[in-house]
Amino acid sequence: MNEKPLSKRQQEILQFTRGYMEENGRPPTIREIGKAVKINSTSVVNYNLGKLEEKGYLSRDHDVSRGLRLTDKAAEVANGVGHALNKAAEAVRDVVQDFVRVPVWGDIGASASPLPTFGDFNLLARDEENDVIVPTNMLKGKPDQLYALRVRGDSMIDAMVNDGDTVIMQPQYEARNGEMVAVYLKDDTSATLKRFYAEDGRVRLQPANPTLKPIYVDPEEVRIQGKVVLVIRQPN
Amino acid sequence: MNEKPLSKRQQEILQFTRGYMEENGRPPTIREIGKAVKINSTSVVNYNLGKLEEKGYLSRDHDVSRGLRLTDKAAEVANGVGHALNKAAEAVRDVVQDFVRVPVWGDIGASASPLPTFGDFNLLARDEENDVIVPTNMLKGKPDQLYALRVRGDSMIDAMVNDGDTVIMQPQYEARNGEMVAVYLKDDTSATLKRFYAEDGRVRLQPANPTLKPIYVDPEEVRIQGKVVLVIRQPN
DNA sequence: GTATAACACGAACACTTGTTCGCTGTCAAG
DNA sequence: CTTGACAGCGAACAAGTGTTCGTGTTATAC
Repeated sequence: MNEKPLSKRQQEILQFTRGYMEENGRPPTIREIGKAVKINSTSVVNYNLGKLEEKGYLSRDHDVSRGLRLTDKAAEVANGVGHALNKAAEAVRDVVQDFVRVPVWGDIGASASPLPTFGDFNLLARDEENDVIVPTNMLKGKPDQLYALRVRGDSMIDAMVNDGDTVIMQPQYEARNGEMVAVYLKDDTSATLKRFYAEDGRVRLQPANPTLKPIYVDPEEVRIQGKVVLVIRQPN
Repeated sequence: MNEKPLSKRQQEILQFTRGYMEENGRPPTIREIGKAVKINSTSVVNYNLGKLEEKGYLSRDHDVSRGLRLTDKAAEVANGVGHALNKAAEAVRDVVQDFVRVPVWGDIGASASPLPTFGDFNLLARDEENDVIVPTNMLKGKPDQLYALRVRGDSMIDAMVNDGDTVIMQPQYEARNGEMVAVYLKDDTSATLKRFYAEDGRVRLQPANPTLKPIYVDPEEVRIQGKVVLVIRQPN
């Protein structure tokens, strides 16, 4: 389209505006522009800005202070990440809130390492690539305190947990009745997963498999290490 | 030099201000900041901006509109947070593309409805709010053919599946050796989950619990209905 | 010569925006 | 228990800023 060229005044306004924005980190006011290009009247500046808007060199947010924006056509001021990128990042940020990355601590099973405590947790060497990603709505507990364990061996079948399953845990040293927890018994060096019940001065540890009988132990013989938050099995 | 940390509000103000400037090409007003961080009074915003100025995170041109400037120190804070966020968001964005919504078909267990076939599947009345959201890397199979079942009762404990678990299935009418499948036996009206092995003209159905014995049936007595892709348990 | 558009002006006004004031509540230190 | 720092509030006010109005001058088209 054939369009009218900028007047000398209009060129001056654009150049001043660009420089002012680079130097001050904000657009100029109508009065500042007028002062710079020697227009005494705010309405003349307003008129010229209107013309520049018409011609596509800038856009205006009305009824706000310093509401000028230079368009691409006017050589967009580089100011960090572009608008579209910011929008994309914002959209993803919303989604991030709904998923949790859970670090894999190691294995659980007959010959596994000890489960972590609060102190250990901060030392967790994080290989994020191995994280288990889980929707938040599958989880109860504090997302920043969760860790995952891979099950090795058949030692946990009474807990209805198979070799190869993934167990997501939260560190916890006391249990409410009915909660499934990881416990060490007496001098055992491997943890077991059972439902915890405190009864008549003793602890009942109930296997997840309802056909198996519970075991009863003194409270001092039980060391609770964490609560089971989720179990995941990929059988094929 | 030992200095007081930023309050949560002050961090919010900085983060908001930086984002606003990137998006709008100008600093926010006192009132815009207040609205964003839920401070009702311009004097409280003014007070906090004064504190941020004292601590060196921003400077203010007084008696002009939008007179805020973020300093390098603020940029360091924002860049650190922004950078980490962007990296996390980018990493999760790669993964988020790989999430699957799996519709819940119904229940599985002793008195449950029949499992779906291919034909049934298209008739599935979809309440997306009940969908199970699962990372694709947890799944094998065709994401658009998956359905979820809630386990009711203890009839599946030989499959190491508890009452309350969620099982994600894919329709399938033949099985490879070792695959865990849902099968109907003879005239049974409820499905069972077992590992399938074709051996010497007969079928061995192996419980997931390795301590239990398999059953052997004629191939004609077995009707395979689907393959187990994932089992999810939320014990607490 | 006339009509119209572009460009310019001062002034007033409306609205936005920053600053100040007096007050209240919480919390930590002495 | 008292005091001071911190953080919050609503309201009023001062100043900044954008918009509108009525008017004038110059350039261009017919």
